[in-house]
Amino acid sequence: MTTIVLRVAVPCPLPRCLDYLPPDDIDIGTLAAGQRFEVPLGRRRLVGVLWETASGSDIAPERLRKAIRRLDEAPVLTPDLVALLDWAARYYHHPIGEVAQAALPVLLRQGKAPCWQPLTRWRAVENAPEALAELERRAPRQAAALARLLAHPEGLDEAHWPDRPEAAILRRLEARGLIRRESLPPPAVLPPPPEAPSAAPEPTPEQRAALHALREGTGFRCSLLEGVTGSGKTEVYLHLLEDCLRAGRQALLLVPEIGLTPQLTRRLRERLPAPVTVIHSGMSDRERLDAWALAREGRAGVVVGTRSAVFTPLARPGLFIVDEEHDPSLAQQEGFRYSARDLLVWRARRLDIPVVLGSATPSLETLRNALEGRYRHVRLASRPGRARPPRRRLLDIRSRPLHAGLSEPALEAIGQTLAAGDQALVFLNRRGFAPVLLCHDCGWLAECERCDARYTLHRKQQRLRCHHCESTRPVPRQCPECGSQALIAVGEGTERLEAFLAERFGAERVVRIDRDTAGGRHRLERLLARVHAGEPLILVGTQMLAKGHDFPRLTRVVVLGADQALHSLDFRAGERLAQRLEQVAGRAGRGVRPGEVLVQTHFPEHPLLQTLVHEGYAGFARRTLAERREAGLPPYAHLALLRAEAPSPAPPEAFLAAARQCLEAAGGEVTLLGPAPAPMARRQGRHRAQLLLLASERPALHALLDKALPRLGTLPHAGRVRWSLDVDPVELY
DNA sequence: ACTAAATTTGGT
DNA sequence: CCAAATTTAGTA
Repeated sequence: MTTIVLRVAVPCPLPRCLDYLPPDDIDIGTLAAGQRFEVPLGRRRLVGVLWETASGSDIAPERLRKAIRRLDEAPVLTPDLVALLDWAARYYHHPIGEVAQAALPVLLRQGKAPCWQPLTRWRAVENAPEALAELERRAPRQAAALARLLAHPEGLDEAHWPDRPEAAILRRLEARGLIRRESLPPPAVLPPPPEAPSAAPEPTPEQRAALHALREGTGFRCSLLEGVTGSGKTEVYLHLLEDCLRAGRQALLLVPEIGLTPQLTRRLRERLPAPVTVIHSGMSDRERLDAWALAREGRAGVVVGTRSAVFTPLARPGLFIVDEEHDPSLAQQEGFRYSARDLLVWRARRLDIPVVLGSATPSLETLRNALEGRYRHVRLASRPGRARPPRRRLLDIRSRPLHAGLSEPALEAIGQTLAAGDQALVFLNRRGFAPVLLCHDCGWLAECERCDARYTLHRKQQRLRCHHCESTRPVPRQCPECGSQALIAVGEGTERLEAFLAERFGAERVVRIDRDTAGGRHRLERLLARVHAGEPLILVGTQMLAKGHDFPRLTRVVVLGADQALHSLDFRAGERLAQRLEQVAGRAGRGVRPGEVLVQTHFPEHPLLQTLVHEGYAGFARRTLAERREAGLPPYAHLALLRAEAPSPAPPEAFLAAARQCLEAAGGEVTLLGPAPAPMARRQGRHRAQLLLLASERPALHALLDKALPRLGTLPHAGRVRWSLDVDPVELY
């Protein structure tokens, strides 16, 4: 007679599941993959996930240990997720237990119950109005909250008071006996009634054609929605989401990290006839678990989230969308490295439901799939209404005088824009005042001790900051080498731009938006509100400004610092630059007034810039694809990157040299490049090296990795380095 | 990842 | 020569 054994994915860097005997009291018939079990490992107890059951084990019976207890009846990983993660662990060559772990909310990893907490609604008690006047003198903030509640006699959900300080105020009012809380029933599982009116506006003819193409057929299909900025991709998503909800199904919408603007969420909530649940990095573990549980039970109609939301279980999945599918933040860059976009497409195929990848600047991988017919290719080429695409011009700044990096023609254009009552945007992807501080007398440079990088001067904070690690220093008064006081700040950052423009056009006309001024959700919202008010302004900012925002009064964009990417070693630098330029350009001319984009450059003849100006991103992307095919680079080749780092420079190189030998011995049609120092060889005090694997056929790459990876851990220097593998790396450094 | 066992290092 | 520090092996 055979015994049932549990194959459990335990959260450890082990290549496979471990076998356990079921707990005594368990009904074998109720075992299901995706349930959590508490299991012993060595002298520890861990929370693992049941991957499968088997009759018998390769492990000697006396060595099998018994699982301690089962934590779930209903699996926390639905069958499609178990299948997805099983595939992902093999594809990304990452330990299955860590992969399973990455797919679970933190509280579930800790063994907490997979349940949501009821929402709280606050309501003022009857005699509250009398207490208001008194409260206004003693506790004005409590009074304001109470006044707001009095204006809503039906009560307000706690969700309308999202930030913590206000939660504390509500608790204090409750303690005074002035307000009461009620628990709300959870959102209904039901589809919206068919007779509920749709709030959707009539689509433009082009949007209608796109919708027709996207809706056609049943079951799995992957579509690229290539829509120029401002063409109304979100509008198309909204129609598809409404279809899905009215069919009684749920949808998942993945967005890039910074794309999670309150604007998008508001628009979804206003338009859609079902609850919209958001998952983002600002939420507490409890809030994330609540969102997760509502999705699993089918109570969330639409789930909007960043890359880790790809693992959200859905009771009745009907549609997947990835917005800004080209965005690098959809790729997890540490630990279990994965592409949320690629995983979502796999999951859609498995569930046999449609998936839409949307972008104005599609990644070359996705574009190739669309052009070769593996994906549907749906285009939105124009902006609705009277909005026209912005004009693009290169501004040759060779031998022109520059002021804080800005040429006279650019400054004139900005001045004209303000005079016309419009807004201008100056884009520079470098925050701080100046990227270099040096001694005019001896040439000393302020350099980070832990990285191969210069400190950036932040003048307002009076600090030197390294943008590659957390280190900061006070600004030296004099040169530490020669004592000279002639320290000069060289180059421009957004802070210097802001200072210069404020001097030239008036401080009240300049708004800077970057991580230093908009750190935290609320500061960003406040700044954006000023822009939306529509007064004539100059916006100065980093790529934070490039994504998703809609500024109707913005008619002119000046791009600085584009030349840097033109001579980069990374073969994807051009693609990145083109995407950034196009996205920034897309902020201009979204209202009725036409927009213009000026790109300052010392290389006006450069083919990338020429193509971009004359043929747009679409032309650039198609040309670049041809070049990549010629050069045998992705998407026509497949990459994996083996990285190693250690406190001293020798071990990573030695480990990778040994790894190279090991890979060569395993044979196969794979080109090995390296080991070589990483582009930034020292970062946060650690020396880094890398070995690139390049194959024209994916199976050859994976066969090699399958064969050689298990041996890498036993290599002589493996213990002296931290090493990791990145399949389909996005960043080559 | 964590832990315990095995091996090297280092001080007296 | 023994204790501490560091490396290695195993987890079911």
